[in-house]
Amino acid sequence: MSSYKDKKVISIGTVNELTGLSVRQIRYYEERELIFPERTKRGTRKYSFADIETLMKIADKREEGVQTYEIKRDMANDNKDHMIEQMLRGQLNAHFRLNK
Amino acid sequence: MSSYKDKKVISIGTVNELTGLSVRQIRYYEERELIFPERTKRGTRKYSFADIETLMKIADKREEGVQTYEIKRDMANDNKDHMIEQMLRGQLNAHFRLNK
DNA sequence: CGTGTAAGGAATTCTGACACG
DNA sequence: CGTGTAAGGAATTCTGACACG
Repeated sequence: MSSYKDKKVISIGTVNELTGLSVRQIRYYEERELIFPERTKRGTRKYSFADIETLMKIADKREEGVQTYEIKRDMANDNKDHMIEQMLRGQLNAHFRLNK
Repeated sequence: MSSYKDKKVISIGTVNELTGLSVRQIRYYEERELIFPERTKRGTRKYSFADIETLMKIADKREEGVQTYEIKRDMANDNKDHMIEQMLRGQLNAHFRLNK
């Protein structure tokens, strides 16, 4: 389930190259709690490929003029939707033994 | 086929943390042509998760006392085996239309 | 609100070399 | 052969702040 995609190993300069977003923007989106990089002992931010995909989506939304707090709200809702779906799926499977 | 696993985005310090190998060792294995990191414009080495797995294997071999040129030879052979298998599989499939 | 920039410091990475073995 | 280390320079990253709007 968690693999390379979620390992936080990419430094901010590389994220800048991969996403085209400025270092300032990347740090700002963290300040607004849209992304959550890890920190090395020294304090350097480390990002995952999943973070990079999130940043790409954020970039798109921003281009459409969507504000950061709205993006954050939407992402939270998307997450809820996903969790609810997972729980329902689990309940259904438990009930009908669809899996295994 | 190529995805996150092969993207060269990890700097040598992080590779050190992930593999336990010293920075000196990581650079040396490149000198011996066991691994091939990419370089950023500035010259910084960038590694993929695949490189990290290769380095882990190298570390195991080295612990067994295997020398770098032997490791290199073995890796080349493993690659040949893999290519031959792929070609045979392709020929067989073309002949018997096993796929799609 | 979102992003640019100059500021100063601390840690990273690079190469070539000497050392030991 | 494989790895450690000190050396000097160049680029990275960090934070807090001022700027514009």
